[in-house]
Amino acid sequence: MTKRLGRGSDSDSRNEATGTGREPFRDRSGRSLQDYPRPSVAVDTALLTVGPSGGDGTGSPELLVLQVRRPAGGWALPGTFLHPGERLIDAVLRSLREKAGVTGASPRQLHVFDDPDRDERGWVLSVAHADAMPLARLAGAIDGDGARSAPATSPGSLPYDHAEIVRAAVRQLRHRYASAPDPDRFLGPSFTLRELRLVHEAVAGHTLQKDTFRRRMESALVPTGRISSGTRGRPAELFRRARRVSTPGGP
Amino acid sequence: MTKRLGRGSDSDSRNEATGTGREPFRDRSGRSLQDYPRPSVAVDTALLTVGPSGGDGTGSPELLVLQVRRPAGGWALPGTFLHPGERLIDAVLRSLREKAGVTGASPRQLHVFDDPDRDERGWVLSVAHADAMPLARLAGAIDGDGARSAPATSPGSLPYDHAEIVRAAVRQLRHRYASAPDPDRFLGPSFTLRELRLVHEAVAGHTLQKDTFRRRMESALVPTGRISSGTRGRPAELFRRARRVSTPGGP
DNA sequence: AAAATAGTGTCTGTGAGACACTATGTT
DNA sequence: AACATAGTGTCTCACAGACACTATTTT
Repeated sequence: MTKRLGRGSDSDSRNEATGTGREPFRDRSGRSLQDYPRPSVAVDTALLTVGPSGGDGTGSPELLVLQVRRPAGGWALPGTFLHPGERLIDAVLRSLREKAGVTGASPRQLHVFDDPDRDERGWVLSVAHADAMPLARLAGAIDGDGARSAPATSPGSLPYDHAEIVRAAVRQLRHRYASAPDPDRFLGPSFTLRELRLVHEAVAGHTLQKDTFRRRMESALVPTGRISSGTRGRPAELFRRARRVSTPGGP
Repeated sequence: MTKRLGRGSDSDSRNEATGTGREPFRDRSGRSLQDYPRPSVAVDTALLTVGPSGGDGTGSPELLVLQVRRPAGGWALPGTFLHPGERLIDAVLRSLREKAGVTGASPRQLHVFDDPDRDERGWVLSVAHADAMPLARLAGAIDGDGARSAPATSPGSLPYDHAEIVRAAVRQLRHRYASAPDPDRFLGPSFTLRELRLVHEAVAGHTLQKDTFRRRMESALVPTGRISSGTRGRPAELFRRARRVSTPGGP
């Protein structure tokens, strides 16, 4: 193996992406950065929520993913191209606002899809994002005909890597819900342990034992004095999320 | 809040980044994708390893990160610009090969850094990557003067977001080492439990109890019949990593 | 002999999982 | 009364953490 240290021997004399030179970048042929082909960069977002399963609204809550109608027909995750000078997160917020009327999201990056042939229109990288919010904040959009929610575990036919994005978003959501009570606030400020458990079952994709679940969550909950009413069976105490679970030295 | 469903009202009529139209993309002003400004895309990689601490080589192993010399002076993580039609992972492999003579890495994406002002040379996104490999595979590069290894928890002065990349890489490595014996093969095919523990201590950044560590790792190890020799104290049995820990239904 | 390392026995505490039981409301 | 739900008691199992002890080699 030939050792090649320091400056590379091809026309790319760059040493790190963050850039350090105050001087305008020129390679040995005198061309600047602007003379090389660059990819378009897009963002796509899997926005998850929980809502009643099926069309009847009777069953247990279910994990759903927001989809928007494509001009070409069919459905896809909301996305857009990154505009000049724009942050990725702002492009995501813009796509959610303009395509689905959704505001106030806090999307997180998932993965960059970079197959040069993944988009027929040209060289397009896509930075996948994920977020979750209560169904009520999507209801306005879904009532129209430009957006819908579909079961996240069987999202129907999605183009290209969108199904993979949804899977990664679900995986991340499950990881977050494994250690905290409803961190994405699908429920309001106070709730019974049954309501909390049904939400966590929707996220986990399977049922949870009520006694184990209660004992695991109780340390992260604060009892309000109040009692639920209007339901079948014995009324239950209402809880709210604890301010902060003390994790000294945590990230 | 104004509901805006379906097609957005600005010039960006794109509905998802993956692209579905067979027709060349044109917006309402008739411009194609090629007419919009696009960012340069770079990759930067934190390549971690474990090696003797300090210059003397006497102490316990320590977590190290590969750095390359910058033309402007100082040190940085290896990186390069993404070439047309190239995959991100291939750009990473190319930068490691040309800047540090390292081959055979399996980098994973960490995060996209997207501050429009992070690089004085222009609009540059950087996709941070991380990987780890045994020190022996870096030794050739580090022997030269174009590359060095530095303690990963105090990597010296690194430009821009490189320190953040190293922190994220260390976090990811610790998470992986918490559940498996030396998954990145810093050690050879067989090793004593002491050697394994010292490597895991280097990754974790603190000492581990030998009895607890042994009992936790034993289920993922297979005893070879052989016994270590040439060390102080009682010789120890040599183990190798188990083929696969059975995790039925796992990802 | 002293030091260094390998390997094991044992106790304690925590927490998940499972089963069963009591308590209190609605229909 | 029947049913649905809330909440708790209790047992078992697994495992981490900690301490102590024995075993075997080098120096």
